[in-house]
Amino acid sequence: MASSIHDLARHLNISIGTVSRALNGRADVNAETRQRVLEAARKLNYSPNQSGRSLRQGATRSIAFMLQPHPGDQQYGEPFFIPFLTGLQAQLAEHDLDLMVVMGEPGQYQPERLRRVVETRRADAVVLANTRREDDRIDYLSRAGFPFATLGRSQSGGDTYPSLDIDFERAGEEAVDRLVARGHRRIAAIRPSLDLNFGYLFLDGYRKALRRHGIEVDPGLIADGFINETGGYQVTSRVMLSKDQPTAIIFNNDAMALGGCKALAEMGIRPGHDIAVIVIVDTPLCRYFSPALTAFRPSLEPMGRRLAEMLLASLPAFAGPEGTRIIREVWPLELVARESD
Amino acid sequence: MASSIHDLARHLNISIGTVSRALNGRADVNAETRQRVLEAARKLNYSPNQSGRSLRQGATRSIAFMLQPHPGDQQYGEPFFIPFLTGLQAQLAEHDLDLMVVMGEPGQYQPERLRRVVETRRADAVVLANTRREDDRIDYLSRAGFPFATLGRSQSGGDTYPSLDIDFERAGEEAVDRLVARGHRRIAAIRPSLDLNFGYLFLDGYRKALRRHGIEVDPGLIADGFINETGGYQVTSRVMLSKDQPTAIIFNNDAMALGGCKALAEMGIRPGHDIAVIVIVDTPLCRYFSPALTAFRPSLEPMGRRLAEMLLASLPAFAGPEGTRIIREVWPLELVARESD
DNA sequence: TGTGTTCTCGTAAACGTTTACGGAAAAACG
DNA sequence: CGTTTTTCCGTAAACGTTTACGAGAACACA
Repeated sequence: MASSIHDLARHLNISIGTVSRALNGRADVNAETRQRVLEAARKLNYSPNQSGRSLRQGATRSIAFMLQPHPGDQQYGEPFFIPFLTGLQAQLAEHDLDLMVVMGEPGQYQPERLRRVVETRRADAVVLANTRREDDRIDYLSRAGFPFATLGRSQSGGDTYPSLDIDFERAGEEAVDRLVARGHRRIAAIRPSLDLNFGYLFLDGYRKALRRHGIEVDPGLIADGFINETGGYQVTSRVMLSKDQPTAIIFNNDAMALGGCKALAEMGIRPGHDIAVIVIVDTPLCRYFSPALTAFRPSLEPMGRRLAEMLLASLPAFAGPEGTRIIREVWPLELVARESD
Repeated sequence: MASSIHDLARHLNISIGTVSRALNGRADVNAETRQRVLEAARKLNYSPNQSGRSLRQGATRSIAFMLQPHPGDQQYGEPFFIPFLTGLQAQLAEHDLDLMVVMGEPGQYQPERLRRVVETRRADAVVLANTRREDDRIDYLSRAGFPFATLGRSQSGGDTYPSLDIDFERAGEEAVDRLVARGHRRIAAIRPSLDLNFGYLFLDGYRKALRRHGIEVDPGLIADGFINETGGYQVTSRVMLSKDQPTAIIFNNDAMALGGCKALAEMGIRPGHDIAVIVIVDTPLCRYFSPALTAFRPSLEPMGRRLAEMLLASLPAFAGPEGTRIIREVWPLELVARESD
């Protein structure tokens, strides 16, 4: 059906070797011959069969992204990933690389799904997200010697892979600074109960800022919940029922913030009036919620592009003249001040 | 590095043909030999190289999903797709098929990105979403003779491909019925201005129900806007400024509903009190918004699974004993009554 | 003219599979 | 024991590429 390099060769009455060389821009082919080959390729609508190419070159020219819903996230997923993927894919496409998405079991972090990709060599590298503090997937890929990069840091695997993360620590600090400047002393921190690394980073910043302001860290104001709206609802209710209520809450997750505001509304507590609310990762929800939620916003699409670059820089086949480099970056978040604090 | 079928053969001192047959469960191989092969495969950690297999069999065992952000949707994407993808992938995985995601240019519906997949044969079939009434991608795939299925109907391509859609028409009807039953006569319909097919279906249902109730369709109450929060904000403002305000609004898109409610809030109009609001496609936003928005909810994850089945049933290589079938289904939405109407 | 260099191309092997074909050995059958 | 059938396995080709190697022709240079 589709034309192969053999068809071109037959059509032009030359050998397949020459056709291949002409197509790949090698030097040892006559200029006029190359022209004829390119024309014929256009005329016969030729494009190279990726399977054949992969087999010969030992590279698939595709990168796998592991998209793993959180547990309890069945109904709707994080809007976070679409723009990130857009950027990732755009950058990969510039290097003629495809993006393949492998979905993990919601909640589970075992590397089973990854194993398939690695062992059958369906991709040349992997991009991980939602990194945990101790991450089985990172351990597995490291041991297997399979190239990868992560969106988010982890304690697993050392500094052997590229990673791009958001500065949750700094955001935690800034949030506290902002609230303290507005007179708050009792500031709650609500984060997911999973081992997700950003929960720790956020808390580090939160604690650090409190101490800097000479405010004692009250364990009763730090709470973990399920990483979705229901979890936010539950944990917020609990925190607000404590004897010594907070006057401000920092949510470390947008979904939890939504659920939390629901709980507040039911208790007759209005964000922006009766309590201050800041969300660490902004989504459209925050903007269109009433009241609009003050939040820290990441640049997702540029982050996707950047992580693609960083991954490629670590791969021998794509690294530039300086050779392979392991790049790790932490990007700042931008505070978007709205009505809730 | 990774072991091949040749390694197994050498290790067992038999031919690669026998190894392959043993691995693939063919009948013409001695039971004991098969055992030895399987053991060796486990011991040497063998798994078949997908490129080699694809080349030989002319099939990649991967399905491409085209994920195409709407224009103006750069910052965050639709939460819609993650659970759908989860189901799609889960079902494909049961047939040992991979899912590949190809992102389109936001807004553009030309088939360029698809062409790559088709021409270099990187996938065995394609799944499309966000179908438009006239869809270049469907035309292209049809002409190319490349197998595909769609989430959403279209007028392009006839009935030659499997499709699964939500019953937007019925949802439009039900929304009107519900509002009329509550005494509303001036009901606005707000939908995206793009050529997206569901916008038409929704409007058909809306008009049909109005006529059934003997209510004249007022063109001033039907409005199109950009398919995001900003678009919803703008078009809702416009509609509410008309001389003869509606007492109810049906939003055909969750993002537009959010923006619309923002506009209402700024005008001091409270959904559930001063105006009734119904949203056609539910998201977590609707649930945690204040007031919680009455909405129609799809079963995204099951839909993903089902569309995978339907696609496979249309492919000769996977069709069951009854042979290939083109299945088209339209699934109902479930009304989730909340506080906004 | 002879020698060395450059340009251009064909040949063939290789990547890892699957599978059609045929043949040897074993089993079944008379 | 001879013939036929069955069981099992090896051989080799094929899928579509890329690329190392070598060879012929053209050219440069002395």
